[in-house]
Amino acid sequence: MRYHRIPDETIRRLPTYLRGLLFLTEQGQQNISSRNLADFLGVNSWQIRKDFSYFGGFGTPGRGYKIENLTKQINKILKLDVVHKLALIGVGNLGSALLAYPGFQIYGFDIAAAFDTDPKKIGRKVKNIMIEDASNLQMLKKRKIELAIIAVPRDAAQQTADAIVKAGIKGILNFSPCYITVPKKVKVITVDIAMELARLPYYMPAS
Amino acid sequence: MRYHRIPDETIRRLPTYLRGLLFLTEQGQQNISSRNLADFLGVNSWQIRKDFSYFGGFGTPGRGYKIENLTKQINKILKLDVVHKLALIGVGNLGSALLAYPGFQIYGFDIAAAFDTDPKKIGRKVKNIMIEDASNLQMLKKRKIELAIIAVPRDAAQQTADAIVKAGIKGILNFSPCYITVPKKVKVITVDIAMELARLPYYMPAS
DNA sequence: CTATGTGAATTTATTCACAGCA
DNA sequence: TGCTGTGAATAAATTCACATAG
Repeated sequence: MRYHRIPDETIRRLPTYLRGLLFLTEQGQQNISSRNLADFLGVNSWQIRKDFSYFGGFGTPGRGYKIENLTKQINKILKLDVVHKLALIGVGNLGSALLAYPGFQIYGFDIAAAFDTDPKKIGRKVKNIMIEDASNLQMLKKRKIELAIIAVPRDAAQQTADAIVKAGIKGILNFSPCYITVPKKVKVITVDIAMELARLPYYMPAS
Repeated sequence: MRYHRIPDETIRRLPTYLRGLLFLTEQGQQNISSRNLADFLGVNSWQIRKDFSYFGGFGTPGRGYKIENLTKQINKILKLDVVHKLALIGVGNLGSALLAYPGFQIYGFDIAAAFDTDPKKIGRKVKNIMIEDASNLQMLKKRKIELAIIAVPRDAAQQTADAIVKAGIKGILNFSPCYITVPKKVKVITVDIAMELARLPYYMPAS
């Protein structure tokens, strides 16, 4: 293995592989070939092998991969081998759904705090989380929370981002349908639900 | 302009441009240069011009783009120039949030039906939509609904997909965290919320 | 005989640089 | 002069093909 910059696309795919491996572990499976994993995930086997090769390769020729080991390696690469505390900002419809979302746990995420500006919501408990006043976002620093989910209305997104960045947040999953400006060292991933939908009709056959 | 296959990445970006243009229209703006639009969206100006050039270009040298015209052109390319009826399958936490989500409207989407398997939910109305029995999915064909959102638990995703494809669905936005198999002519876009989050720690500086 | 890992070839996408129009 | 549109250059990602290890 020679030095390679890791392609962004490889990093984007690693969680997919992880998702599949966790499922296979659930099923009690212990080993898998790149071919079988690929078929299961709907990707190509050479893509999987190439992706792993950037890290030196995790398998055994002729045998395939040990699922437990592979899982551990990918978790380590993605820094998912520790629990990450999350703050959720905005407990509206989407925010509430995210609070209840069971899928974060398998990657080691723990929603440790929730914030809103609505006085009617502040103080209420949702899924064991007390909703706090969004004007107290600065306390995230004290509580060592470095990841946040923004689920506020579009027009509040930028000011929310500014506040949490000031509070030491290093990574943001942004569900607001807008571009937000942050310092270079802060990573933002935006998921715009309607936008994903918006490119679906393009691929539909004319009817 | 010579013939070019349209890059998938260009199609992926068009909704972003559209989102920005709709916002600018809201603000009362009528014209914009690729430079200004790019800054606003957090992309490069040459990327925007290149993307538009695949369709022949929509601007005027020295002047920029007329927002109204540009919006219309992109809507047409993405086939968003007609209202698309949507079916939502699965009215759990996430599904309910999607029913209430205001963002679909600007792209011309209309959630026209909602389905669930839970007898306690069937018959209830949420946001003016009557929740129907998921065993009646075949009626989507009669109602000319061709797009669906899957928001069911993972283990029900594939059978849901099978049912709606049989009912004539041509495009699926899948929120279930798994790969689903469909005929080639059906387009699936999967949004796995936890997976997006899962690649965030990778980009965080070691602390 | 099976399945990995990886250079090399190919394809795809981004970026540049500038001719040419308003 | 300002800004578009686009070939050409560069960069990045995917796919291939096969040597090699178990």
